[in-house]
Amino acid sequence: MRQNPERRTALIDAAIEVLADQGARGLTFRAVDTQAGVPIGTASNYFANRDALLTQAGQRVFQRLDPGAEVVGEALALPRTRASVERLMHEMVGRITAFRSGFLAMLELRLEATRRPELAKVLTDQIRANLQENIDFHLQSGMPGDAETVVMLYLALNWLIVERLTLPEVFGDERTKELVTAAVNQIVPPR
Amino acid sequence: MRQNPERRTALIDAAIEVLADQGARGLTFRAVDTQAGVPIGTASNYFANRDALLTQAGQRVFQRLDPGAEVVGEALALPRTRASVERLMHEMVGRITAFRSGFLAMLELRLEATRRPELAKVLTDQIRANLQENIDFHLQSGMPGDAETVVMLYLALNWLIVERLTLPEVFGDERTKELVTAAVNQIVPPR
DNA sequence: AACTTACCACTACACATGAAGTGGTGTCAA
DNA sequence: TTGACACCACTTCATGTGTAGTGGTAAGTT
Repeated sequence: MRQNPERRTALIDAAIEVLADQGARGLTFRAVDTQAGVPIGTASNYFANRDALLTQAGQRVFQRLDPGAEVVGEALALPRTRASVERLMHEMVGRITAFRSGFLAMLELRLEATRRPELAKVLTDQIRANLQENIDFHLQSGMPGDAETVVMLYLALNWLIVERLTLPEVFGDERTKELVTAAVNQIVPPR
Repeated sequence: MRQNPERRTALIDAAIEVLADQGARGLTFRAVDTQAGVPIGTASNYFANRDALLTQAGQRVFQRLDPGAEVVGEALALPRTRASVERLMHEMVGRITAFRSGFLAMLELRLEATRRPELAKVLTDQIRANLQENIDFHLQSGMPGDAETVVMLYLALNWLIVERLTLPEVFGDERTKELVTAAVNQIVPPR
């Protein structure tokens, strides 16, 4: 169990790529080593077993998905209108879609959580916290819409991203943007 | 490449279970044989390769997810109100959630489609057709809401099911029902 | 300055698992 | 008898884990 924190992080990031590329079953120490460009055996020296790798990858995805402080700052400076909500949602969808491997890895982890109670627990906590943060932020920002609104947007936009990342031909690029807008318009109540 | 159609179907259904249980990488001929309770080598005799198994499993899920004619008939007999839409949505979520392995298998297939263009093509066609059917049915039924409404419900409810099937603790049983209702109320416009 | 200690990168290996594919045998029915 | 299929055995191959071991380096010690 080695210490070097940068290397450790690099390995976890490599694990995320492997998850997205090859699925949960493809996540082996060797695959991580190869992806990270380090000698075989390295990941094995850094993580006790696959479970550790899995759960740490799960936590790391959330860490990397967190919008920076600037984004949050900018958001709070926006006028409290539906148009702002729309803009924020476009930003969010764009940000998550851009971290393709992260989202796909998270889906793989969810599926894997089906077979690993421990992983399920970790992910559940993260998702709950994340959703609550979004709700709190939204309410605090004074934007139109209540907690239920946030949950609905969470549901609709998540599947939109699934569609976008797994079967991009179902909705094209343009249609995706339209749907983000449509979701906001339909779900956020008029003032 | 054997013919016996019942056995073939039984193998494909077994493949769906394997997909849900063990993931796409776990889908091997042997695993299918074991799941189906047939001798090792059987699946290998029925399918040329894993690709064939994968794509046929993908098609089969949709086939099994199709609501029966009675459900459709009943639906058309319902009054054209929001309450009816709600009822239909509850029915749909219930039906899909009940076919747990089918939905999970489909998610696995989506992820696998990321790496297999051929599979992606098959799934894209199926999803498109399925969504279009839903839209047509809805419009034809005279229920409140337009095509966009159907798409929004499709998006929101799909992720709700993901949540339900992969991390059931995030939203409990009760909360899930509430959210179906909330989705319909927020997305289907008042008359 | 030489020595020691601890950590770490890297290598190598022993052991285990699991799968594909093929070829062959038995069985039943036309 | 011939053909189609169920079933089984065996060979071959690929991949991964865990761990032990080697050598290098840097920091602190005497």
